[in-house]
Amino acid sequence: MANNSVDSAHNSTPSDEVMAASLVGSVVDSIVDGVMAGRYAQGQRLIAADLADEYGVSRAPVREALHMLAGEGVVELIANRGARIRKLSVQERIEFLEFTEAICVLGVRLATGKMNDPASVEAIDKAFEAIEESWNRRHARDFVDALYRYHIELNRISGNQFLEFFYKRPYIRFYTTLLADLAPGGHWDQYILNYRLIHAHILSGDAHSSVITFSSHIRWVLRNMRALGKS
Amino acid sequence: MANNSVDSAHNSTPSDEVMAASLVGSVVDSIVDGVMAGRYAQGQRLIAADLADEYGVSRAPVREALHMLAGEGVVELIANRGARIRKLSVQERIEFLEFTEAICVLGVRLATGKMNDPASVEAIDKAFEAIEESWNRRHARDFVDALYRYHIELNRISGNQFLEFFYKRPYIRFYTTLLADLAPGGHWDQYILNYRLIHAHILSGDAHSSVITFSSHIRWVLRNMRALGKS
DNA sequence: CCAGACAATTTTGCATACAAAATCGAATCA
DNA sequence: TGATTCGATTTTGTATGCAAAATTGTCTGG
Repeated sequence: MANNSVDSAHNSTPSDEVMAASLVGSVVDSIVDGVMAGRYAQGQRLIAADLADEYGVSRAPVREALHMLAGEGVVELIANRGARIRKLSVQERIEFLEFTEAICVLGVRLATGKMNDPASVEAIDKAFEAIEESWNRRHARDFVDALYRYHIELNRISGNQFLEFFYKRPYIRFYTTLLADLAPGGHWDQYILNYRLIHAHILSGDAHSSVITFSSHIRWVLRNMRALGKS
Repeated sequence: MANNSVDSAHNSTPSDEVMAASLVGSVVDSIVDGVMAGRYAQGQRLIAADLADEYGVSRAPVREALHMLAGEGVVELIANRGARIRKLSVQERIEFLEFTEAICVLGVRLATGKMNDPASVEAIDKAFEAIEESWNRRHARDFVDALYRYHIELNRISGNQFLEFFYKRPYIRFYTTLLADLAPGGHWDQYILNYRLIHAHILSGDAHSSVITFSSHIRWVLRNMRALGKS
């Protein structure tokens, strides 16, 4: 019975592989989009039948999508009580940032070492421009999103598949989105200054100073968040 | 419609919440156990109907379980072609270890800072004894499992929910198990010496030296794995 | 007016049914 | 022999049905 042939390298999230064709995939996408766009609130209950009607499918693929998202950590499944959008307290968001710092540092370090490749420089410059652009508009969610994409790019450049794999996952996107409520806060100017510095260090190709700069930025953000959390 | 009450702190993986009662939960558990125990090979195809028969349930909960595990990264779902146990090449396992180092370093750092609490010392000492015990038996899988549990314990002590949450996820457990094939290799003696050193540094309460010791251990493991991968 | 019990309704969890797609295997042809 | 086609079989993906659990709303007694 066991069939062991496995084709080749997949650089996609596990979910991506099911996305293309199936209804499950489209429901997963829709729900994730809905969460990102703020259409579903944290802690909101998701009723399978409602979603099924909304997307014009039966409950079976909806339930499968919800289980997939539960595996991802975007929704929370409670026995006999269905699915809810996962809810993160301020404290949890702080811990999440502390946690993602650890991962991003690796991306910063590895990507900095690849700045001798002009294509990488161009890609990361482009991602940085998006940061500047959203900063000009002072749009918190877009700003955090641009920062997120900047790190996606770093992780891609790093060449470590897991960095990419992990950072693209829906629950990371979801949790990251939640940071928009806290992160830039009233510190727009310092925020962009920090990132200009980080970006310059990355371009310089000096991995050590990149990591230092990035880490101290995150620690500054964490201090701000903790202060906000207390008030 | 939106009902926002969410109870309290869950320190469990998302899957745990569905585990207790439901069939989906028991199927998820069985599959994960099967993978850990080596009953399912990497890349092996999982046929929903077979699993359903095996566990005496219908295909519906089996499919939901497979989607959940796909979300967690343990299985791979391909449209119209079902589920397979995810397969990692040696290169991918190397990148995975490089990636998890980043996470574990945070755990090591934070937990070291909590060694003034006798309960933490006791807990981590106990976890370390399990490492020594499995080392005495020279049982690669148990050894890697004990190391895994040691870091679980560090992450718990660290107090960062995400460290704990993330590190306990099935796919980490899954990948960690895969390392058993490579990691200890012919280096049993050096391996335990390294961990004795790491453990001592952690107990000392000096976070900086703990991190350095741990990182250089991982780099040593990575060198070994790269050498093995080439031969 | 509020707390608690209870019945009606909603919602979940699981099983089953069936069409479409993929897989397997035998027969065919070069 | 080895590759290829084509039909039979397996397997997937989705819809539907139904019992059990949870939720909601109403009524009752204090």
